This record gives sequence, C-alpha cells and structure tokens, in this order.
Amino acid sequence: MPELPEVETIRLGLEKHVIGQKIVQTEGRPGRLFRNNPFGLNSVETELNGKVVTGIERRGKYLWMTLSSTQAITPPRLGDNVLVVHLGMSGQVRVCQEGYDEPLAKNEHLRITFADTQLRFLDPRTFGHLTISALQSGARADRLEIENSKWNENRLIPLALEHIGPDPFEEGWPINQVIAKARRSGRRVKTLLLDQGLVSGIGNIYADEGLYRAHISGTKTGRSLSEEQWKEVLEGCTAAMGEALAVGGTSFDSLYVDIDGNPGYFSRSLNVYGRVGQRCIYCEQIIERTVLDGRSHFYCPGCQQIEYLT
DNA sequence: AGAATCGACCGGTAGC
DNA sequence: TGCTACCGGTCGATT
Repeated sequence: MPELPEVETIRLGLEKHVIGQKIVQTEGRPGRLFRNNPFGLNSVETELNGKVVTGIERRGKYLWMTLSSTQAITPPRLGDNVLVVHLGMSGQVRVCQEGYDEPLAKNEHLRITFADTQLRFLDPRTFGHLTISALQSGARADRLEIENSKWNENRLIPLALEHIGPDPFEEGWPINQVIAKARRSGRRVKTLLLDQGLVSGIGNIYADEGLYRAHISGTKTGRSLSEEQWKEVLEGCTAAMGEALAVGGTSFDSLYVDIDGNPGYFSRSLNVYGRVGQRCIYCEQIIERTVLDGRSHFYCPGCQQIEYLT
C-alpha cells in the first residue's frame, strides 16, 4: 500500500530514469484509471507525445510529471499541463529496458516509451488514478484557511490536487496551522491523520506507527489532545515515514515494489501495524487490533490508553 | 451550509 | 479443489 515513503521512493527512481528524456510513444488502456480525466485517454496521449520530462514532483501520495515542448530542462510554468498519478492501493510504476513491443499486460493501464527506457503503470485493483491537470499557484491550492498562507506560494500544484493538504516533508509545512485545525475537530485522531485534506501522505500504516510513538490512542478526539500531544503524533508519523523512506518504504505484502521491482524493508521495523498478538517491544503487553471508522487500527493497550466514545 | 459517517469500488489471497 | 470474507484510499451519498 503506497503511502508517502513508498511514493517518494518511486519518485526518486523516476527522476533517475526519465528526466530529460523525450516521449516517443504513449499507449493506454481505456478504463477506470482515467475516470477523472476530463478528456479521456486520448488527451493523455496527445499531451504526452513528443514532450520532454522536466521533473517528477510529489505531494502526499500523489505524483506528477512536468513536461516541456523543448529539449531544455526549464522550470514548470503556471498553466502547464502535467500527468498526475495516484497509485491507489495496488498501483505500481515499473521501468523496463526491453520487451518494448510486448502487448499491454492485463493490469497495465499506461505505457510511456522513451528512446531507451519504457515506463509501465500497473494497477490490478484499479483504485489508482491517471489524469492530466494544469498547474496553479500552491497558495491558491491551499484550503487550510491559513491567514498567512505564504509557505507554499512559490510552488505550482496541479488543479486536480487542490483538495490535498500540506505534506510533512514539504519545506516549511504549516504544522501549527494543521494542529490548530485538528484541535477544532470532534473526529478521532486516527481519522484526522488519514484525512488527506488536513495533512497528506499519511496512510493506515504510518498513522498507527506515529500514534504508537507518541503513546497516544487514536480513539481520542482531535480537540481532546493538547498542542504538544498533536505535535508528538505528527512528528511520530513523520519520523516513521522518514525512517521507512531510508530503507525503500514498507512492503507489507507483495503489492508494493519500487520501479525496479524491489520491495522496501521497513516492514521489519514496524512496532504495531500488523503485529496483533505479538508483544510490545516497550511494555511487553500484547498488541491489539480494532476497527475505527471502518479501518484497521493496531495499538498497544499498555502504551496507548484507549478512550471509548459513546 | 457544514461536518461526520458509511458504503462502493476491486481483485489477490488467506482461511475454510 | 472451490468458495467466501477480508483488506484499504478515496469519493460520493447519506445522516
């Protein structure tokens, strides 16, 4: 399940392989992955063909590929169309150097061919998205109702991502404003961490790991936590994601691999996620699993005091 | 109007 | 061997 560290691992791999390369051919499979693209698959192909890749950017779990009509690597401009990619829960991007003429695989939705490299976008469960979107000002995209929303004003963000909140790995991300908003909510902390409009990139694994690191139960309401507790939770999630990124992400099952097909190694460092029945490494109580808002929640009953909501 | 909650979308796979 | 239940990120419908 690709969350921030896994998506960033893929972004780094793509940067290595396709920056400066010219797209010679694009082939897509019509279907659900293009459901949000206003002009359908054809517009994806016409937008990409002949363009040069100038960058691969990321916010939260979304990636986008910036493009240029000339060979020079120039910064993206306001209004430029980019290819936006979301991997859902089973999406993969793979880089190939051979077999260019093989027909599209059953689960392959887009194939981009460069002179000596080919990118393949695979997604068996089709929860992912592929779409073309125009860049707009990051400040305008910011929906946090922040008074001085200057932290992101120099960044260009695809219009399709304007509902996506700040990413803890973005330079100067407004953690205090995120906390202020979270503390006005009656929703559970775990649910708030998964709300990509509040803070982006955190998924089920790193939400549970961050809550465990902060020794705080995800069943508490947003408004019941102090500023300091919220800071510990968010920094716990960020630290877990940073450590995971350093080892190529978490391959909890075989669904996540990087662009070369290699798994990440953080699953062996997880403290609670998927460890139901095993002992907490800190207090030695047995890790439990419950369901919050329809999602799995793993926690240590010794370290994280549960709050039962009526 | 806004906030919160819940089900639908998929198919690989674990468990029976 | 075959069947069913389960899982999760996001969106849209419902409360």
